[in-house]
Amino acid sequence: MTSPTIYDVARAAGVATSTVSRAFSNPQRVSAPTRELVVQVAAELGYSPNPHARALTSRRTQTIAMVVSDITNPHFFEIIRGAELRAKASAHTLVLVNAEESPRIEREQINRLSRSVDGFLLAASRLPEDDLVELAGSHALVMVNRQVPGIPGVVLDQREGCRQLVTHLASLGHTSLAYLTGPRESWMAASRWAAIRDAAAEAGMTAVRMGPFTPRVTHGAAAADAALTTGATALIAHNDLLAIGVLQRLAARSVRVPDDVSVTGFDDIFAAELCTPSLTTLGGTHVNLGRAAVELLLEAADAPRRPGAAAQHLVLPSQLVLRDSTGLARGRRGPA
Amino acid sequence: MTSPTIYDVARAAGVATSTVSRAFSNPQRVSAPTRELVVQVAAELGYSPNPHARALTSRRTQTIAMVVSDITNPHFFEIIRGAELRAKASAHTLVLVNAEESPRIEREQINRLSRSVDGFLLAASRLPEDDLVELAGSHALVMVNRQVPGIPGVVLDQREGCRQLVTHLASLGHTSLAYLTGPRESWMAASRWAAIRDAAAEAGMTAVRMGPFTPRVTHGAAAADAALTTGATALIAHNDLLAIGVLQRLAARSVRVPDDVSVTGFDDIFAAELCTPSLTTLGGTHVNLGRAAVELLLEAADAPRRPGAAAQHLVLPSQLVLRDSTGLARGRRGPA
DNA sequence: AACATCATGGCAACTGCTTGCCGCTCGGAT
DNA sequence: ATCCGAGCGGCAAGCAGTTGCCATGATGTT
Repeated sequence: MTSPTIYDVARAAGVATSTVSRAFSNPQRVSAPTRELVVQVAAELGYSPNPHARALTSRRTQTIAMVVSDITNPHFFEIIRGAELRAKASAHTLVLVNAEESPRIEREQINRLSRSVDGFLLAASRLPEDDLVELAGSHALVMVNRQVPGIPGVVLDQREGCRQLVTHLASLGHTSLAYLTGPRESWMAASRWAAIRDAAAEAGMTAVRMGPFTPRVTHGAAAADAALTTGATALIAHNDLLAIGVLQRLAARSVRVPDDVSVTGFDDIFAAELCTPSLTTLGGTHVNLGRAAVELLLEAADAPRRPGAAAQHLVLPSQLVLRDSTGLARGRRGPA
Repeated sequence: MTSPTIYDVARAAGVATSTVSRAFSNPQRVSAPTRELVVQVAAELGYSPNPHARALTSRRTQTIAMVVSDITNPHFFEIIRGAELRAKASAHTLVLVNAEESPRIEREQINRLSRSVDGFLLAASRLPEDDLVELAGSHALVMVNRQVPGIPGVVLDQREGCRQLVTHLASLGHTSLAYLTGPRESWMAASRWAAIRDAAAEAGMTAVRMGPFTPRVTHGAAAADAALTTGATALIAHNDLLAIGVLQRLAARSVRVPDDVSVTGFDDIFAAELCTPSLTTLGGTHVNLGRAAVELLLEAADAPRRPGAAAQHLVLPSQLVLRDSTGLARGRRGPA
């Protein structure tokens, strides 16, 4: 009934338990013939190592936790999917944690899991930078879509992406834009605004920031209303969900998109190409974000705290997806 | 540096390690004053139990695995979210596994995790029933959106939901429908077809089944083309993704929806209300599916194999969401 | 007063695997 | 012939808890 242990295998193979152990966890430490014998006997007995016993002494759990700030946001799912795929490829288990946009929950869950996992993937973490630095001291950490000095991370290129986005709007004749920003704690929101502002200045556009808004569809109404008061003809929403909510509100208020105002989002979620009008958005291959993040984490866990080596920061390309929600600025229609 | 153990706590509190252990894992086994002392000393020392050491002897891991057949499908997000929420509420950890529509991967991953988790949530499992029954013999199992005799599970009510859906179509004057079915291994697909067929017969409609189709947007084209050959005026796609693909193909072929044909889906994913035309679909609160599934699993893990008690099957209500993709059958327009 | 019962704390064996250290063997260098 | 080191297997002490069993004293019973 109860599953076999290394003792059973050792006895059956006529070797010591340490040999069995090594045959599995440190194969090159054992001669080929012995290893094969052990492996074969183990297979016959249906032995497989107990992960908890293994973790107890070795402190390696083959498990990584992914903490997302809000599991409700479909854009995370691509990241999660990429992470799961990559983790599975390395025989690692992926634990999923939803921080529900709460720094407190985020912190609690990290503490709770700190013994059970090899490291954390923090996606769009809402924790203050100090906390993160402190955590990084005792845990392997990889940030996703947030840059923290000294902590490895992967992000989608915002600077360049935002520049393209703003340039696109400028080329359509827009001269003023409004950025509908996300949560106060969101590093992404700050980073996007900085990039947008700079790009706007460069393109000779005026840029204002409104918000913060909770980046959900339902909060698009408030965002749209606020944006309209600015007179801006180009609205850049913090993400696609908010943008879709904005589109809905504009439609309800009979503001035509893109004839009266242009609207853009971020993330290129699945729904972005289905909504009406379809949404111009700054996307990128989020699957790769997840994948790369796991990769970084596995490296970090292997070579823990190599002191000299700076924390790796990967910047993956974003890409501007042009759809129907952006068009010539008002008054720029027809033959120039 | 290294975190304190029960030994440290025991020494500091002047009690035996067993007392410390019990104070945490079996509080009523220890008198209130002693327990409080231990808890307080533990707090001062920053002690928290090592989950692996705990799991090693007790065989309880406070972890549950959720295996989904295809993480790509947004409809699972909601289920996952519900499960995560409920698991967290009981201080359990949720492990996420993507079976990538492959029974082999599904089986492998279950085996791999069998020692590390208290039980499995199998969402839309593609495993043959025999395998499931066998697994249920050695693991706590809860099926999500699949019914297997003898194994507890939660499903959204298909029979009643499909009846409503078909009745809705009949009331619009449709007399023939086509069901664009999902994967061969999908229990859901079979179950839906059975319910649709019966309801159609009851309503005096003819019903044909086409497929199987992979339930993704990209496969909607083939599904639409196949459906059109049948002459049916009402198309019921296996899920919303497929339905959206069908809508796109129909638009490309200039078939008007709902004027020429009506289209419906299942799941009521976020995109269903955004696509054009918006999609009539059979939804339900998937969050609750996830939540209920975890609940059942926790129960099952608590009272393992109570022999007399039949496996619990929960049937949650589905709900028909009427949108713009269904309308009067061709020739039924205008005043009757 | 004698005895059964119960709540409580401690002892120690046990969970299944890892790993530092030791010692043997054997090939090659001296 | 001697020495050295590499390669390999074994010993045994952990890792951090859990839990069956026992001893003790307090409480209850008749």
